[in-house]
Amino acid sequence: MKIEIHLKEQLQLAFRELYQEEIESPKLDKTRPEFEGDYTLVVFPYLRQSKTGPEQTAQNLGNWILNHSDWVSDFNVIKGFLNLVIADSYWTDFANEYLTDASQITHTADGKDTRIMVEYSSPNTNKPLHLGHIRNNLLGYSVSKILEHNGYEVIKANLINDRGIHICKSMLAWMKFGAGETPESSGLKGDHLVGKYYVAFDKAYKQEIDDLVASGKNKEEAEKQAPLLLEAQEMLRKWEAKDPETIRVWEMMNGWVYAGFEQTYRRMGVSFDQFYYESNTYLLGKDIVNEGLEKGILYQKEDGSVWIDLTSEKLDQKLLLRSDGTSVYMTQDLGTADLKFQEYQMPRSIYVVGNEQDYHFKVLFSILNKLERPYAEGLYHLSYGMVDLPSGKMKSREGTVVDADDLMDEMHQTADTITRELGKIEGLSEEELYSLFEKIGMGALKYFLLKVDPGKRILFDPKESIDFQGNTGPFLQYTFARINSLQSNAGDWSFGSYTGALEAQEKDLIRYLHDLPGTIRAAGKNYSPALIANYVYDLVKSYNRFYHDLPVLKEENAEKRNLRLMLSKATAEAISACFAMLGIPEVEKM
RNA sequence: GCACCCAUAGCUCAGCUGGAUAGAGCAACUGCCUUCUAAGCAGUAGGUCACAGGUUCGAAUCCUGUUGGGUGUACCA
Repeated sequence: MKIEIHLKEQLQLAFRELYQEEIESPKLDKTRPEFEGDYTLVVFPYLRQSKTGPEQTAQNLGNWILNHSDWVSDFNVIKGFLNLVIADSYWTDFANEYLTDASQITHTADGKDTRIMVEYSSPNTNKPLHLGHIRNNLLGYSVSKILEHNGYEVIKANLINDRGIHICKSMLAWMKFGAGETPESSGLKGDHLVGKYYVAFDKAYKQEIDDLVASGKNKEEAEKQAPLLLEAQEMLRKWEAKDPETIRVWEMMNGWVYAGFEQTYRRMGVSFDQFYYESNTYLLGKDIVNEGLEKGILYQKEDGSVWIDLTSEKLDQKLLLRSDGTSVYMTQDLGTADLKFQEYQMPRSIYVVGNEQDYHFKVLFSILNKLERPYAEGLYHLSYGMVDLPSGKMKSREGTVVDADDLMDEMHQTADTITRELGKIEGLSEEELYSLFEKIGMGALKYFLLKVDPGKRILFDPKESIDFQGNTGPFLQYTFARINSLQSNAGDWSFGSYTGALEAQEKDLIRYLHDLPGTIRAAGKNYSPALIANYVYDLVKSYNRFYHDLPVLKEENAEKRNLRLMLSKATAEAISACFAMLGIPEVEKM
């Protein structure tokens, strides 16, 4: 916080007085733990200004700053590194002022008055959610919460892909083979029931292709001529013509899926402020294409199809309207972008979509830029890596997916087993136990997925269960529960202020808490829950050392006892804020 | 073919705009529960940061090339 600004100003002043040189605000590093000090200046870049050797320069700067700043209590020089020691009084002042009410450090005002939309999840309604969707949902939700902690007004949006050929495939299979099966009659969750028919379609379709190939057709022809596919395409046409029976089945089956998704979302702990449905938006965007033609940004081929040429940006030529005048995915996305802006006038808009669509979003944003949309500058594709299995990519049609609901069940079950093994369940009712296992299981899963940098792919091995020890969600939850227990055993206490010396563990903990606002800011700027996850892990490690090495309740010096209780409380509040940003449930006792 | 992304310990990951001897967790091995929750703490061992050049006082980090892996490039969504 302000110490860094202060030190940078001091260093600039020092250069002015010592060397009559103006320098840019210097870069300060945290001093590595094996050296004494809090902040380090590397002096090599400044030798030209100082015109003396590195050690001498560091000595001079150190001496100057020691004489001019009350917050610097000592310094040492090792080679070209100037290590500055910050006085305990700075850290105790910080604790007295900010940690007594830690809500002061759990938010920033970076996004004050700025509205931002985060679109995430955006599922297809023909099959249940899998592990890849879980990553998307957790990322989108977490980024939303991080932005809220940075002061943004966030609109969480979900664009549901509820129409198209894939939906018709499920519908067709259900009509042919379903015998009127419903979620009620089958006992299956609605999205799983529909997914079952999506798989059934694919199986029957493949059989037809095989039969056609056996009768002498080549494979490509067979894929295009299989009767089931033709029927599905016919059904799509009927849907677009609003055929009542088709619409009825479509509404019914989508209804099943929504009920299933709703359950899964609730269990994951994610939510939305606005839903968009492609059945409402798929016709949008055509007038934008016309606008583009008028402005000369797009061009029309002889067959009537409309394209954009982005070869000058190292992108290709891209189709925006088919020769028969119907729209493609890109067309709808143009329309939906306008629609969102009309409704919310948000200057910034985030799309949480996997990196397989990097190209699509480059093109989309480029077009909107050329069309001079006022919101174009604020568009951002939060691209994340796929979740892969050891065997490779998950493929729903081939049954190699890790189902979201199944995985959550397994997490719950593992939490159950481990908790019972540890034998910490006395005095809890079955309901309380259920809720406890759920929190721990979800904590483990969410931390596992969110601690990885969004851009990187995640390898998930279903044979190895997600850990509950070490760098894991339950470890964080456990520390929170410990502090909780400490607080409830503490009796009455109050903290006014503290001015004495600090133990190393106390100071270390305060330094981590001191870093929280900067971390929240960085996580918001980079749209990265991983930064919060890594931070809270380091914080918790520091707290556990503190807790292990120093007595809190048993401390006899009342001032010290109150300080440590206050620091514990502040740590719990910091953890709580990080959990809120990651969507990890708090556990009071475990 | 072209474009984009990735490569760090046996495994899973950190390493901010270049800075000191590259850090955690898991797995392996050692200690620590008659004191506030041992899902914890402390320690040992484990590295040619894919490879080769280059820029720099200094490179896991920046540039170029090579290798290996992934993704995209449809009148699909």
